[in-house]
This record gives sequence, structure tokens and C-alpha cells, in this order.
Amino acid sequence: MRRINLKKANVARADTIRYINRQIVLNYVREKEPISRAEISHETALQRSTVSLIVDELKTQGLIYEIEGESTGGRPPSLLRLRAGGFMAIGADVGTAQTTVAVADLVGRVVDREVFDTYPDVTATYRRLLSIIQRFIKTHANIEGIGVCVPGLVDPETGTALFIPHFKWRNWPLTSELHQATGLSVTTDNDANAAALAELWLGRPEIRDVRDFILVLVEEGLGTGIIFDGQVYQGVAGAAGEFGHMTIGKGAPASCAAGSEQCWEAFASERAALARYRMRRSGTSDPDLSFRRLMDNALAKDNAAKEALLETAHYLGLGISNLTKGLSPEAVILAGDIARVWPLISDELRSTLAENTICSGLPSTPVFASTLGDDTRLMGALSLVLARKFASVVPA
Amino acid sequence: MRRINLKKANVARADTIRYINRQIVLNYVREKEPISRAEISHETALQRSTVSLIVDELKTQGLIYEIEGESTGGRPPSLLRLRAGGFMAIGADVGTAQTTVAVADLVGRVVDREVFDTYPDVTATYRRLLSIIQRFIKTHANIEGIGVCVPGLVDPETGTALFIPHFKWRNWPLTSELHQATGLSVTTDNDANAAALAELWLGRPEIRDVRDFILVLVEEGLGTGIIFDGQVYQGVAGAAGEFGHMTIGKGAPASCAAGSEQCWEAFASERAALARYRMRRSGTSDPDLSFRRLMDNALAKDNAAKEALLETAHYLGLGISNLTKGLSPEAVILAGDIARVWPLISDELRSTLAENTICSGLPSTPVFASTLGDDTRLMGALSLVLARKFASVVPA
DNA sequence: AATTTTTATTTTGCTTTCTGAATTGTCGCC
DNA sequence: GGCGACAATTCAGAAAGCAAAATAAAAATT
Repeated sequence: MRRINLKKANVARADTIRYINRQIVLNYVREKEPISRAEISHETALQRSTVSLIVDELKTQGLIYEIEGESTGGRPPSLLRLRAGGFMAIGADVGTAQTTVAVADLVGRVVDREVFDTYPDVTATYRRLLSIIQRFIKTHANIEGIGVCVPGLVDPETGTALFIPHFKWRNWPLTSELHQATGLSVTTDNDANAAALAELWLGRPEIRDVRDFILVLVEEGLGTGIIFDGQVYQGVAGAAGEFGHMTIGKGAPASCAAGSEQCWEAFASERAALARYRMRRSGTSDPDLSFRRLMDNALAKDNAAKEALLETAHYLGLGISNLTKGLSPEAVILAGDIARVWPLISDELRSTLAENTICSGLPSTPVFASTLGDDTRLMGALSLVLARKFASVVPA
Repeated sequence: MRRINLKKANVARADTIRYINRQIVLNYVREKEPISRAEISHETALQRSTVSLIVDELKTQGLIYEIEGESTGGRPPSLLRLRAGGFMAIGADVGTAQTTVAVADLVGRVVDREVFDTYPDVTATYRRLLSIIQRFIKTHANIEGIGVCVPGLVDPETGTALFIPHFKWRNWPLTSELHQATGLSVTTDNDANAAALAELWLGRPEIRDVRDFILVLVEEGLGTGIIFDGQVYQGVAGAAGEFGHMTIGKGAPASCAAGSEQCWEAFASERAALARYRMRRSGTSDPDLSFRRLMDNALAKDNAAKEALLETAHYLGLGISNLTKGLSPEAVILAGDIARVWPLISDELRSTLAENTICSGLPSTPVFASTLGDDTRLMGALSLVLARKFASVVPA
């Protein structure tokens, strides 16, 4: 029951009805392929003739194709499948350490990729990014659009990266620059939002069918992406998801990107875990110790590393419990490199969460690790393009 | 860009297009009355002929009527207005102290009301509630539906009140009981959600045009209602909005409904303020001291009462800052009896909020007191019915 | 082997609804 | 009194879905 937004009210045109139904049929093929026209008609309650007409349209647009089906006692159905390779997307994950650019098809299969170390200089990073994208556009056919995710604040209206704390970049008009340079449609979003979108569109089946969930992205800092009713919650100026700066206690082991020692991020992030690890083995001060090393050590049964992870997991659970109380999502997903040591930390995280949710008397929210692995953010960037193709209810 | 929900995908029928446009036109009349057909046509980009047909339909349904307009150099327009009295709604606010039942028109003007002290016994309360509702149905024409709000957890699917902490009522199938007894459509929701809906549909103009905001309802406990994209965020089992149980620190002056002393509610609620007041004047221990008295004393320049309110306001601001960081709403509204002393506490609340949002570098979120006064919750109950009339995009 | 049943898809006539252009209505101003 | 400006209505045409009948193809039955 959504209040109609008169400022951008989309009145229904004669062809709106067809476009809506077309999108519904397309999504049925995407999610339940292989599926017959008859089955789609049955599930949607659209007339069989209508489904046939829509299927014809999707076929001529090259979005789906037919294969032969087995009869179950009558005329054999012709089953429909998504033609994944018909349209391609470029995704770019601009990370604090590395930037990954990839070409993938409609179902998220990467067919080409290139990685480089992100330059501390915006212009240098942008030049390198653009040259790779331009090469991909030349060497691959059917590229429909570009999705980019960055570790910072993005204005959802303009696609400008307002602030990227790690590099202190401000007001980087990424979307308009890339659009002007390539002529393709470009979508830019925060990395946590993009990662959440990736789980929604490409994640494990348990998640794909969930319409309200929270993704917690642990990196140097801590970001959250909120999916509400199958949609990314952006908030004013795209600033939603900054739960990392939620006040959660005092005396954190690290400080957040803005210098506070009370933020959730200061208690639960790679930076926090590293600080804990360093405190535990003050003898060997290794300034270049990376979080990857910390995880490797923990997996190799280094107790200090393990404890640093567990304490971090505890605070992750504490913060997550605050979110689940207030937002009551169907699930919470943990993403970021830390997902690799999920078996080590899951018990601690879940028990903290359980302890802190008794208040409301409801069963505690299930928490999963992301299954998209190292590529969660990249898949997120790609999903920014996919979502347009499948979710839009207004013709382009 | 919302992912299509195949489980309840509503395919577009031939008349869907008309229904959508009808709702858009109806909402234009509601929000911009008096307005001419031509103006609606201009703003929606619907053909003038189409608007005329839709207006005819709305007129015969008794939802709008025409008045004469002034010419601006041509044929004078016939202006359209909402016929508020054409349809009526019953709203019931079941509170911890009192229950208010009222009949109101489509714009929220109350034409009849009755109040009684809520009985600690569910059945007694239900009987009294039902008898008033039945009397209203007999004495008023055109009653379309019933909206009820309760201070507790409500299952949004079934409308069952799962748990009402104050009375320890559990699993009260209010919606189905009232529907069976009256035959009318009944909608039940949590009081904070309903209050948020009231602000969305009937609140001050600054809020009515905002599509993402949070309402903080201060009562004995603390509830939050989240409006996202012009829609109430329910969460699993309607448990969203329980931010009151968010961990915010240690050693609260009171304990929350579930006994914890770390919840936001334990720091910022009527109960917390009363506890602070009692501590400050330990001499006079008045067991029946009410929050209303506390407010009256504060307004009468009783310093202990004032300080108790200010400290409560401080923690309100602290908790609100956590929410604004994560959800980045366009505004926050404070509701509940405490709104009456808004001038006393607004400075403290706003400065705490400002101090605690520097982290993200964004301007701090505006906070308002509810303008619906004592009736916020009642208006919320009524809005549950109104929203159906104006927001639904699927014919009943 | 012929017939019936089952299931799948296509065809055809009808209805709803929007669009666009033309028409009618009403006023102020020259 | 004629003209331009603005408002509302009328009507033919196009798009899309619905319902029911027609066509198609395989499995089950006789």
C-alpha cells in the first residue's frame, strides 16, 4: 500500500499493460527456466494466447529461446529459456586496494576480466578504468550498460561519488563522465548496496526469494545494504546504510573513518580486527600486516588471530542484533573477505545475536555468509545493470 | 527498480490501466484541490479526454464534486474537489490507558468519538470496543472500513495482535473477530506504524510530501514507525520498528518491557523520564505520579522535572542519531504525549543529534514534533482505512 | 490400428482504454 | 462583433487482454 508519488507519477499508457506483463513473463523465464507457455499462463492467470504473444515478442528481441520438452500425456510443450549471452554488461568494482572490471552475461557469468591496483589519484584511476572499459566495448558485442560500485557515498540521483573515505575523493561525477565517454547507460552505487543487489539477483536461492534482508559488508570499514521489498533502500543522498557509524559503546580498539571510537565500525571491521591482533602480539609489530594474513594465520590455528576474529565477530553480532530488532529482516548476509573464515566465526556471531534478541521474543534472524565469494562487489556492479533489464516496469 | 515478486505478481488486465490512472487522478484531487481537469491533464500528461472520462467515473462514484472556477482569459474551468463525507471510516486506538473509537471522513475530520479506560482483560476490552463500533455503524452512513492500532506486535498478514506487553495479551485475532462481527474490512497495525501512516497521509505539509521518514513514538515504552518510499516498512511478522530495544549503552534508569537495562527504551521513554524524576526528588515518593504530571510540573518550572525531561531528550537524540545514520531519512517526527513539551526539549534533542551525526559529514536530519497532537494514534488508525482508498493500485 | 483423452499452442471476434484531432463552449479584449 | 485563449467533449483508430473455438501432437484406451 504505497502512497502514490505525484511528482513522478507514471500514468499507465496503452502499452504499459503489455510492458508490465512482458516483464512478468521474462522474470518467470529467468527464475523458473525451462518453463512452458502453458505453465506461465497457469501461474500468472494470463490468457494462454496472451502469453504466446508476449513470448513471440521476447523471442524476436533475442531474450529467450525455445527447446523441446517432454510430453506428460499430451502435446509436448516447447520450453523457454533465457538467452543469457544475448545481452552483456560491464561491471566495475572500484575497491580500496584493487579495481576489477569485467564483462558478464545476463546470468552473471563473467567472460572477461581485468584487475589493477587502484591508484590513490582519482584521475589516474579513472583513466585506467575508462581504457579497460573502452577495450571491452570494442572486443565484446551486445554490451548494454555499465555498472560501477565504489566504497563510499553515492548520490542515487546523479550517480556522483560524493565521498570515498579511503582516498578522500570527493564529488567524483563518475556516472556522467563514463556515460559521456562511452555513450552507454551507466549506474553507480555504494559497494554495500551493490553487494546486496547481487545477493538479491544472483545469490543463493534462499536469499533470492527473500524480499527484505540486510547485507553487512565488512572491509576496512563497515557498510550495510538494505533490501526492502526487493528494492535497495537509498535514503536521502544515498546515505542510507551508514549503520557502520552507529554508536554502540565506548573504547573501541580502532577508530572509524571519521575518527570516532564509539562507532560500530570501530568495533567490527577489518581495521578493528587488525588492531586487536596487534594488541595481542605487541612484540612483533608488522606495519604491513594485512587482514588476509590475519585470516590465514587464524586458519593456521594462530590463537591470537583467532581471538581477534572472534572478538570482532562478537561485535558484529551485537550490531546486527540492533539492526534485526529495528528492521526485522528475513535474513542477514555477511559479505567481504571475512566471509572466507565464516566457519570460524559463525558460532560466536550467531550466539551473540541470539542473546541480544530475546528482548523482542521473536526467533532470531538467520545469518548467512555471502556465497558470491571474492566477487560479491563485482557481481553487485553487474547487478546494477541486470536489475534494469529485469526489474524496470517502465519502458526505457 | 524493484524486483518483481512472482509469488504475488499482479499481471496487468485491460482495466488495470484505467484503475491506475483513476487512482492518480483521485490523488491529484485529494492533494491539490480545487483543481481543473485541464490542470490534471497537463501535470499527468494524460490526454484531456481521458481525464474527463475518469472524472466522470469518480463523480458518479460520489468521490468528487464540481464547483465553478474563475476564468483566466478563456472558458472558466470547473474545479474538482474531494467529497470528504461520501465515505466514512471507523478508527480505534487501543491504548495502554484509554481506548478511543471515532468516526471520521476521508480527510480525517472526526464526527463522532467515544473514549473508555482500557480494561486489563482482553475480552472485556473487545466487548466494549465492539459495542461502540456497532453503535457507530448503526448511527452513521457510508462506513467503509475499520482501522485499529494497538501498542504491540501485529502480524501484518493476518492482523492478529501477537503480543501487547503492557497487558501481556497474546495472539488476539482482532482483525478476524471484528471482520466477522461487522462484515466490514478491518485493518490492524502497531501504534507506531499507524502513527507514521497518519503523518504520511494527514500530517503537516512538510511531511506529507516526504516519502522516507521515521516516526518515534514515545509512550510508556518507545516505538518507531518507518516509512520507506511512501509505504510502511513492516518486516518479518510485523516486528520492524522495535528499535526501542536497540542496545545503546549500560545502566539505564528504567528497564525495558522485557527487563533489559541497555535498550534505548530504557533510556528514553516515559518510564525512563519518570524514573529520572523520582531519583531527583527521592523525598516525595508518589507511586501514582504520571508522565502528564511530570510534564505539567516541568512546564510550571519544576527544575527536577525539567532536568528529567532534558536527560530523556538527550537519549532520544542519541538513539535517533543511530537511526538517521543508518536509514538517512528525510525527516524524523517525534510523537506521543511528550510532543506537548517539544519547546522544552527540542534544543537538547537537536544538539545531541547534530553532535552525533558529524561522522557521516552530512547535514543533520530535521526533527519535528507531531502536529496531530493527542490524536496521532487515532489518526493512524483512521489512516489505515484511508490508505486503502487512495493508495491501492489493485481494484478491491 | 482406431479412437479417445490430455495437454499445448494459435486463431478469431469482442471489449476496454488510451490517443489524437476535431468540435463545442465560454470568456476577455480589441 | 470578431478573435484569441483556455476548457471540456466527441469520435475514430490503435493497442492490448479476454474468451472460446480451432489446431496440433502425443499418450492412453479400446
